[in-house]
Amino acid sequence: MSKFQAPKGVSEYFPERSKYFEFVRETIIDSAKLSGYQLMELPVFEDTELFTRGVGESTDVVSKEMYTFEDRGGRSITLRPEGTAGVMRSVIEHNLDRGQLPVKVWYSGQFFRAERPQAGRYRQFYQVGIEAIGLQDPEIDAEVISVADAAFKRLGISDYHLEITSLGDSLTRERYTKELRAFIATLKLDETTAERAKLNPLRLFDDKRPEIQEAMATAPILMDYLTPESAAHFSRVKECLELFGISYQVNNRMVRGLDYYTGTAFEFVHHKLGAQSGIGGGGRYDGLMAQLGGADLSGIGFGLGVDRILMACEAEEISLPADMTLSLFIVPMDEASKRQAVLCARELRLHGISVDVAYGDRNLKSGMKAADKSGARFALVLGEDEIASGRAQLKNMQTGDSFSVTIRTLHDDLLKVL
RNA sequence: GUGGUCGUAGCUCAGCUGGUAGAGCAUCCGGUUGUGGUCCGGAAUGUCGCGGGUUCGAGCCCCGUCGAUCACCCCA
Repeated sequence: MSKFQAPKGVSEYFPERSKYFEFVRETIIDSAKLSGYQLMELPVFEDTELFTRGVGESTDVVSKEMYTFEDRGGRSITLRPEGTAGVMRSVIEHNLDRGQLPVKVWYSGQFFRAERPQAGRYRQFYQVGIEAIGLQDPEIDAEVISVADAAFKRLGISDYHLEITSLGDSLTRERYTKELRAFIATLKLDETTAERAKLNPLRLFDDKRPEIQEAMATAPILMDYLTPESAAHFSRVKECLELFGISYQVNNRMVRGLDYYTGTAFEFVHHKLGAQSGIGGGGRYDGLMAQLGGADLSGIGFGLGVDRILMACEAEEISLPADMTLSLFIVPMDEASKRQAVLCARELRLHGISVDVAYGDRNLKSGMKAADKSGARFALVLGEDEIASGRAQLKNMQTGDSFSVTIRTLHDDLLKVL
């Protein structure tokens, strides 16, 4: 046992699993790029106030899950618990909101929430997100959803479903919440439940206890309060999803944990992940940018949990490709040939060919074993004879066949067979 | 933050009602001269998560602590 352990609740990826993590992340990013989203590289910490104002003071995320500390200059700093607020801040700060619209960006990286760890829930987790800013078309809502869905499909994930709803504009929400509070006031609730309802009445819809479910069955539904514009927008989003062949279920009791959502909201739920089953979610946030001091632009985006999506792949027993395989493994026989081997490796690498060498004074047999385990496609033994003649046997590790090559021009031969 | 379960070699785990640790896989070496994958033989490896306590004696019991896990809560 080592003296140091990773901090509580962080996920770490190392070989062999890290290559699958990388593949999942890259597949999602690729999906975003295929729709014209461009990279936004952002800090992992921000001014605390960005989150209290952006995400909302009353949310659990802000009120009890943030990693907040004072830096040496006495500023209050917070490790980002989500991505959208930071994107908005950067867009506003660099005047992207006053330039060409829309702004379509993606980001990826670590996020932090001080929660009790659990399978699929970490204090530091990895997310890939996209944001489309400055568009109100319902088609962009469908595009954002489709970017996530396409990523899942390209990974081969199938045991999940999409839930969508419309939360309406802020005015609608206000009116509805009032009604809902009035309804809840008529219920007999225990203290903690009442307290939760006070903070966010929508939460009661999510309560797992049957008696609460029953009581909430007759509660007013937000969908009934939508303005004609919101309702029309929502049905066009749905039409577009149908056009794409993306199935969904409308969940008009969906609860989102961040205050800024308006209009379309959605969530992808996987069926084999236990309690933490959300693999991605997002929605529209039409007032957020103005609230943070930028132009009054609407926006929509999502965050996908890479850790959980990898878990979903594993739960579905999807065999993910190991993208990077070594092309060549060189086995030197002695000190003199080792120098030749490393030189040869360096030159091949300059030609863009991946090469590793059997370091560590191994004998031929263990050197070949190392070559085998490296997964390299070819192996090359270098010894006295080879150095003297300038020729060596290039061995195909899959077929076992080998053929003679000139060491000096190895890259030509390799490029031909790779 | 609350509650349940768990913590033994790199990995997966065994260890009977307390008597100072074992298997499989992986690793390393070898099976006569310079070519891996199978097979066979051999070797190395643990302060039994950490700290206290009970006991003649603790991996097994008690307390604490750290971590994991599952659920609540919340969400990616």
